[in-house]
Amino acid sequence: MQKPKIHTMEELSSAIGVSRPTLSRYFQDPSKVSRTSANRILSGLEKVDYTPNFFATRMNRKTTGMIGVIIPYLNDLFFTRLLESIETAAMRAGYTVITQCSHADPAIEKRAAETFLSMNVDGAIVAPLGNHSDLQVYERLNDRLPFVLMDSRPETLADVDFVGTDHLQSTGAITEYLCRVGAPPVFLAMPRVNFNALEREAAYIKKMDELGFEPRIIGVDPMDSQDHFEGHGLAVLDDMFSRQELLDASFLCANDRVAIGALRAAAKHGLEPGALRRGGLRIAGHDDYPLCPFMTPTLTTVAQDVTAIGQAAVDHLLKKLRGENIDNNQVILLINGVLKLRESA
Amino acid sequence: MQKPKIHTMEELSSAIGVSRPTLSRYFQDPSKVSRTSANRILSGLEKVDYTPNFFATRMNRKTTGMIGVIIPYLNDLFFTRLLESIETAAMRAGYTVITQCSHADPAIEKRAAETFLSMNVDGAIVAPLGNHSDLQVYERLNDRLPFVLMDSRPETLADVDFVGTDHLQSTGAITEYLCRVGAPPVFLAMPRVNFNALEREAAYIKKMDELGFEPRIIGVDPMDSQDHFEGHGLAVLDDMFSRQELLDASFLCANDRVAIGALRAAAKHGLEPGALRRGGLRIAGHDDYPLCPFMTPTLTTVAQDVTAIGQAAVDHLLKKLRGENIDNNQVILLINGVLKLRESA
DNA sequence: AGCAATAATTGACGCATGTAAAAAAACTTT
DNA sequence: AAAGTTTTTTTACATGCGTCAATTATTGCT
Repeated sequence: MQKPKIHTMEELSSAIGVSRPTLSRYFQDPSKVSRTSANRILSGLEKVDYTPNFFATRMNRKTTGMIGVIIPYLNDLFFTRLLESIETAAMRAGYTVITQCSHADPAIEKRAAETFLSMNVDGAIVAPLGNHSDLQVYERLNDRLPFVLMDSRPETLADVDFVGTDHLQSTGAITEYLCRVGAPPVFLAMPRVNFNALEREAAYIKKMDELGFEPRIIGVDPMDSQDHFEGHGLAVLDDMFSRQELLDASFLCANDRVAIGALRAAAKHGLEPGALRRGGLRIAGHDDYPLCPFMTPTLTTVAQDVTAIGQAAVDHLLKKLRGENIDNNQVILLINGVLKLRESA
Repeated sequence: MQKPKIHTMEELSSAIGVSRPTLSRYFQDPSKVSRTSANRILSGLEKVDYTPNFFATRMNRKTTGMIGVIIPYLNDLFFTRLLESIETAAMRAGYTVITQCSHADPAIEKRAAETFLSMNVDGAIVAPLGNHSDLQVYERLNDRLPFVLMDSRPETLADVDFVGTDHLQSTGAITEYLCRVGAPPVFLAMPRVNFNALEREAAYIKKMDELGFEPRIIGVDPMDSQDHFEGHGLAVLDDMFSRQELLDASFLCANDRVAIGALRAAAKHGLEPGALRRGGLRIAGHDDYPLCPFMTPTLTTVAQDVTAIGQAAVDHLLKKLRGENIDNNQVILLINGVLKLRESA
């Protein structure tokens, strides 16, 4: 507090009697300076208040040590967990993460990408907005930077690396489980906000075909475009149950947030979904949203391995920015989901 | 894509035939340049690929147009909503928000604060970590920058401005409601991770005293220190119900996430909390977590006005950094909570 | 003590922009 | 068309630090 504020390395240099280039090297990596100088600098820093200017350092370094991350929503625990695992992995590797949230707006997403470019971030990881995103933004980033797409994948981008869940496996696994233990499930879709929505639908249909069941999908048209997920699930099933339809069906919801809305619809109509009530109403989700174990009934789902996805995204990005990708083929890392059997199905 | 990449303003200047200082002024504010030059620059930019270097611009401007925000958790929808409202308010005012999450680690919080200082952000808004934070970090920020503390308030900081919910009012209101409509509530505390935990406890006790009821607080010692909230609520009440205690009590939970755990404990023991069952078990929360309307039963709570808090924090910060705070007295903005009566109490 | 090896300092230049003052050019106005 | 006003260009310097080459100081070793 009372320590005198020092603004430049120059001042610091004359204040503690160590040359500026030495200071510069010290702040980049203390081990690049001799033991004695390091100690002299350390004890000097205790007497004054100085931090190297963030912009000046970053501007001149060839590498900024920053990686940019864009996610579409902040109000979704799936993305925040993903973000957390990325931050942890990046921090461990000595990188700083700059996060931008596109708030589901392609214009903001585009601007965020431009910001990353103008900041010379060392690499970028993006969870795409979905149908509305401008794919050129990803192509542009991919051209200019080590770049990894995450979570949801636009099929048409042939050169962009991707890390995410293997939805064919995950959705397949839960579909298979539901078919095995009870009535074949109806798929309660989510609004098609991203590419996963369609991928999960497709995976469901494929597995149903495989098992010889008739697929059926409801809730494709959002009833309430305001509320993407919980509200959507609630509205669709509330409507259904009010018409006394599908009262004892099995539902596979496109994600857990939709499933939470579905659970609410069931409760509203006095229905008690559950695995134990053979033949009765069942509701399952996808993702393993953190609140699943606390719902009533607890929600059966397939977990996406968020930690693994985040870690893999960072690992792969670092490999790229170190130039370790041997060939230039597109890399697609798909990570398996894990069934979480609970009460609801 | 195919447009030639231009790296410096100098190059751009000779490429489109406009002097560099004019370009500089254009990029800071297009209106500071004549109509004709603006058009010439615009059409020039369509032919090439150029963005001003983020660091170089920021380094030289007296004002960076950035405000720093630190929040303790990302995996909490309360904070993400707060963050969203701050970002919206800041964006509207033309500021860029840099977010850092301290991951409940005082060392990370401190480093984030230092980063903001070294970036010359125009101001900072921080939601404190809680008991473990280093208060000197806030004092330091407050000394060096326009600074506002948000959400939870360390009492000992006499000079730091604050924006948050009036817990005396909000907790008082729900306590009063619970007393009025049924049995006086027991307070199910949350782990004392931040100052709000204690403030709500105190507000509960005060209101109970006022109404002539005996306050009772449970769950102060975290049973499971891993899981702060839902798991805590579940563990405490599960334990309680297993011993056949408090089976028909009213519970006021320190926040909604604890309440969600409490709901789960009730369901696990076959109990159905509800406002309609007079004299029976009731559970209420605090915050209006977005999932409250989707719980079973839907969760009665007091809403914190997140939008108002975020907006007020930004407004006040902008006022400070424009030098509009007339006197230097500490400003404390307290915003009222609003009762959300639902099924659970 | 003397020599080689290692580390630190000095001085100079570069980075991509902001900014200010003076000169030149482009418009307005009468 | 001349005078006056606004805008742009020119020129030069500033920002805070990275980086390099050459020089000097320090260290370890025999």
